[in-house]
Amino acid sequence: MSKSSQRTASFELILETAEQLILEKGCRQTTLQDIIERSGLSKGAIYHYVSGKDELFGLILKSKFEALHDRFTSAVAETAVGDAVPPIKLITGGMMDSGSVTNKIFTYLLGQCDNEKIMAILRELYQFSLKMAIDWIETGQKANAIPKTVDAHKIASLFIIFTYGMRVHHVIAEVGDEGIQFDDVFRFISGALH
Amino acid sequence: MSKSSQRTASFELILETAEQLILEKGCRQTTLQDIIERSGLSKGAIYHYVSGKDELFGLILKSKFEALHDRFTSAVAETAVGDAVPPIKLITGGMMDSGSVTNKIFTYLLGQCDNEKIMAILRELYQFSLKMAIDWIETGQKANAIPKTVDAHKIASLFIIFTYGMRVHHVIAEVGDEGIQFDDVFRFISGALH
Amino acid sequence: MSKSSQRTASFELILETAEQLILEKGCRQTTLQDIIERSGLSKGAIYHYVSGKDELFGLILKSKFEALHDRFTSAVAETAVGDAVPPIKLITGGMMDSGSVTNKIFTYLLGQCDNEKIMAILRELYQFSLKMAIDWIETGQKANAIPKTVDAHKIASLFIIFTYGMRVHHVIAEVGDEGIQFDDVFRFISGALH
Amino acid sequence: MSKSSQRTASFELILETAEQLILEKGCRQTTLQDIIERSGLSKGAIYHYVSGKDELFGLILKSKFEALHDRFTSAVAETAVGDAVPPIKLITGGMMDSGSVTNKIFTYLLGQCDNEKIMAILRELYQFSLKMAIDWIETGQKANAIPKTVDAHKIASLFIIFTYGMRVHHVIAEVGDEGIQFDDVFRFISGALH
DNA sequence: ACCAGCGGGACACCCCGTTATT
DNA sequence: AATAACGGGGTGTCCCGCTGGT
Repeated sequence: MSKSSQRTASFELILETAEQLILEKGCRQTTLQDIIERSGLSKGAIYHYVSGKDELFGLILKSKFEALHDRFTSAVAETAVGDAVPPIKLITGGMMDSGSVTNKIFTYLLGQCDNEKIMAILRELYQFSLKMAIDWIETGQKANAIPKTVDAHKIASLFIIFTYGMRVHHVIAEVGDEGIQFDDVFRFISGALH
Repeated sequence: MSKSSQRTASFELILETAEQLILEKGCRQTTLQDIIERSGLSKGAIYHYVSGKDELFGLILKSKFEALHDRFTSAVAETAVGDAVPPIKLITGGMMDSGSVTNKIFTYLLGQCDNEKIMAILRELYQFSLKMAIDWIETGQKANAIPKTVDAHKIASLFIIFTYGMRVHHVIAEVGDEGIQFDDVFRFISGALH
Repeated sequence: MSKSSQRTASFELILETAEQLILEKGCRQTTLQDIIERSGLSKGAIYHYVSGKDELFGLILKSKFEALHDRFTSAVAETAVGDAVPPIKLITGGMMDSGSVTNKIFTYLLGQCDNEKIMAILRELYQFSLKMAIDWIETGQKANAIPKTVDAHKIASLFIIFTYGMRVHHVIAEVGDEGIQFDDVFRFISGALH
Repeated sequence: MSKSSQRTASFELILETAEQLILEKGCRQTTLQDIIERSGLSKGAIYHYVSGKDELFGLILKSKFEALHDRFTSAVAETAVGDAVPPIKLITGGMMDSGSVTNKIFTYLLGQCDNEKIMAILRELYQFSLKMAIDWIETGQKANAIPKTVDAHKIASLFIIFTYGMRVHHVIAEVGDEGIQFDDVFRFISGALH
């Protein structure tokens, strides 16, 4: 756990129940009433922990990102010199498959782009991902796996943007669209690195 | 106008009013009541033309795409042989700056990904964009501006995905983030074409 | 056909479509929109013939009663002297089984008892049924099948009231309630006739 | 009060306001808006207590029946041996005159016979009335006021059906129809008891 | 601190009936 | 005769603040 420790059982219950419901019915269709009924808690209890539905969803998204970050850090540490594949696989993989909940929430919050509080969360997540990507590229450069000529910051940006695109595409294309495979993406990014 | 001609004045008014309001307050904050008040029409009148708020927004998005398509087709026709720049500029440009309304609606609808009707619209738009991109690449290949070795379909897919990413990034980064410029994108894509 | 001739094809179509829909989804759930969609006609067409949904339903009910009356008249005419059974069977039977549409509409209109136009239809139907019952009793008295001491008007009233009760009971008890059989009703009424 | 005690003041207010309005304008014409305006409560408050207009009306009807039941039980207990008149008078009377609200709601709900929830209420009320009638007949039999040969269950059924008929007749005939008097009904039922 | 229920207001959707038009 | 455009009102649902209890 990165930070945000000290979560009570009730708070955890709220988060898990919400996540479960999002998976089943989607973000918008998940109402506070649903969460109340399934968790057995009261309305007041939820509002004691979060300031509303949107923030609740934002919090779930954040926790997912933190988990991803932990896994990423471990992967980088354990990776043999010169092997850049595992981290990138983790990043892209983490965005494509785990997808479901993360993606559902991400796209849902994107729709609230006029709500400053929501945007703050999304921006924070952006900075967070960006930093992860830069770390990874610079690590690769130190290990001579990535040419030192590439601008780590710029490529990281492009990479994150592309990742966003993958999320969206995943939502729209849904199952059965074999148009794009992981290999294509990998080649595309590898090309961009040189 | 591509198709869907014969729109009555009232219908146009609804569309325009909605667009205006979206620009001012965002999709979610724009209520039917707002549209009613500003347009001077009644609730019944609106539901006479569209089946709900989401469809209304979808229709606006669609009309924007159709307009873009028209402009694209003209650009391709008028372009001198071998010059692939104008169309690509139009496409990427059309997605980045006009942005605002289109982007707001796009991300808003993305948040309703559990609603099949909405997804149908989004998917239709995807096919539509994809076709445009393929057309453009194949035209470029015929004019020897793009190597014949590239897989038009695959590159078009990647391109669209990247475009999605740009949309999302645009929403999140908002003004003042100079991380990524048009030139970077252009170089990125050009690189991918070889 | 008693009266109300000169029905156009469109009018008949409206009536039939409505009846069909009532059978499928009930009176309240049947909307004008449903009728419009299934019949292929427009809203204006319907309002050209009837003054609203309630009157439309009233008209269907009325036509059913007229058909019943025709059958009743024939039955009385064909009945051998002294045999009072067929008519009564027809009347009670006609109210219990045919039920479905007639009953659905009857109970539905009953709920609009604050609408004078609806009440007028219902009252007309009442007078109509009452007359039928009186005719039948007097015919029976002339044939010495029913004692001349009974007050035809009073008994007819009671009979109609009882019929109403049967309608309601039929709606509430629905299938599978064997509490009351046709024989019980018959004995009850026969008893009242003496 | 039989059960369902502990009603809050707000809930009582809703019930009473609704009853008042039904009396004034009829069931269908009584809108939630009316109830909101007159009671001073909000829509949220109403939906906090009941799940909709129909259930609200059903609840009023139910409370009336419970009150009637209480009065009936008292009347039976206080009745001198062999005197079967007061209870029957109470029952028939309770259905004919108090009528208004009870009747309006009853016929209104009858019109929703395609709604299972409504039918459940109506069926419950039917069982409830039936039991009351059976109790009364059996009490009468024990006191030798009613012959022991009559089938209490069957007669009770017929009686309830007849009561339904009276309700309907009351709605349709309305004031001024002297066709049927209380005495006629009483004689009719008494006859059936022998 | 944590919880529970009451209550408020806003919104989307639906549906009936009317008017203008052809 | 028939259609399409339009107006307006009603219902159900939802998010959330508030108050009092533990």
